Amino acid sequence: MTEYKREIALPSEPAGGAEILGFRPLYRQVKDHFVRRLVDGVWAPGTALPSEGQLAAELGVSQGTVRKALDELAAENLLVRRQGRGTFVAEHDEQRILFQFFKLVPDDGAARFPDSTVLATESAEADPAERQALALEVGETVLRIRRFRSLGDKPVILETISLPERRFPGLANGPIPNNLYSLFATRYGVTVAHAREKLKAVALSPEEARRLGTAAGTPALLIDRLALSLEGAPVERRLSLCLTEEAHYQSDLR
Amino acid sequence: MTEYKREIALPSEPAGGAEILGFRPLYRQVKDHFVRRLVDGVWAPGTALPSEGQLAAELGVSQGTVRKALDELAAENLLVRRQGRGTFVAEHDEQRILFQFFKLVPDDGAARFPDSTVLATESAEADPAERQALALEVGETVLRIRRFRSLGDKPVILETISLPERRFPGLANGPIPNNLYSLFATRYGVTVAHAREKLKAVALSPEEARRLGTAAGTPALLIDRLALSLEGAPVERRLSLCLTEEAHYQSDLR
DNA sequence: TAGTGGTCTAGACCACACA
DNA sequence: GTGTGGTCTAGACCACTAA
Repeated sequence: MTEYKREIALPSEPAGGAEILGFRPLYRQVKDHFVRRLVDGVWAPGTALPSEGQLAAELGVSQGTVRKALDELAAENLLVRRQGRGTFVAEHDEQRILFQFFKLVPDDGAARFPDSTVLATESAEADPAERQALALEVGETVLRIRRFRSLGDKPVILETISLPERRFPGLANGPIPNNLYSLFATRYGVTVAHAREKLKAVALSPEEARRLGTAAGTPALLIDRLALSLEGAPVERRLSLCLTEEAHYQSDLR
Repeated sequence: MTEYKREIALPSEPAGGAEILGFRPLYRQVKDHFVRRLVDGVWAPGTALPSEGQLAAELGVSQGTVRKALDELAAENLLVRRQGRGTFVAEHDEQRILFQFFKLVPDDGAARFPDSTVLATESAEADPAERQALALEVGETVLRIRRFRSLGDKPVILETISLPERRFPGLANGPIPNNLYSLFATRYGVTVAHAREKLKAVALSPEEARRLGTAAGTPALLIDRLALSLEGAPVERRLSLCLTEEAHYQSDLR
């Protein structure tokens, strides 16, 4: 193991790949290998990884190289490292979602996980916007979930979720849980790794206003979210209309 | 240098500090020391730092420890590292602002740095909201700048900037540049390191609508930004009203 | 060719959690 | 006490940049 520019022996590392892609450091290969294990469900959410030393021995690299790969995955919120305890696969529990994916917080008080009430679900052919967002072919179907969500008593969010039916067969058969991403992970092995949101200010239609218990024309925050899997594939599109009289969208620029 | 739990010899590192604050690793002390140099302007924006080896020798620590400190500062966008060239202090050029602080992008095309037209400036006693945001005492004054900004031809942002006059004396005497943060850095030695934004959807007042060339009641995105310095002190409060018919606020959740 | 940051290794020791 | 991640070191070599 004195050779520097090399590839570790793994099925996902075709020889010569480094030549095509340019220089690819060892810790990155190790990292990609670990991502593969996450994608394939070899390492399931909540479980503990082998120790750094074990992983290093297994792959034939130094502990420092394993460490760098694990550190990056932890920085991406895919793993959680706890000194003295071990390294764990991140779960989509409410705490993580609140921290990572839910940016609408009450003007006073702290962030809370909102309750959900499903209004309707339907299966339909994807419209052009859905096809574009979810990278679907013409004719493919989506499952649409329409629900409102409340912080405290008041409904503050009205959202329409579009899911590629091919990826989530039979999802509408059972009840729709409040925490969808957790369901994606446990039932379909799909991990939502990150998301892209586009925000606009819009006026509520009469129907939307009625659902949210307010007046038509009220300004609302429209959040167009595209959730991406570990592999970077689009998994969910979510249009959320949010009332912002007593809450705001928090964004930290670092 | 075999002792582990220790403090490097620096004026900013009072002996016993580690006891009060709990364990504080060496690389963190080194990092804080570097931040001090940035705050004090010893390392000015755009300049090159000494090499890792030089810094390590100077501080009496290993190169790896210096490296870890520099890596974290680079991750926070305070430094820029370039292989083969060196490590540089980040500047507030338009590219960085666009990337780090300006999240309103056209629905088509890519992000652009918007032009600005100053409508008015005034010096006044801080109102309660300004005092709260900027941590000012009763009676302290702020400089308010009101301007609109355009992407292409159309005015899309109407914003009111509040600055603590004590920190930026004489700012209103000269012309107000488009890129304020660059001015803060070069003329006042104040680096805006990050910012917190709170977004709401609101309806435009008749006056606001007139300024933006649209109808009263039009929904707009209200961005309430608080910019923080390297030390974490509030430096600027900015209220921006944004038209989002042809643009959106982009937020990436990782 | 010289100098810089980037990677990799091996080994020691520290802080922390848990049984 | 044992095992985990976290820190620190020293040294070698690689990749990149510019003179």
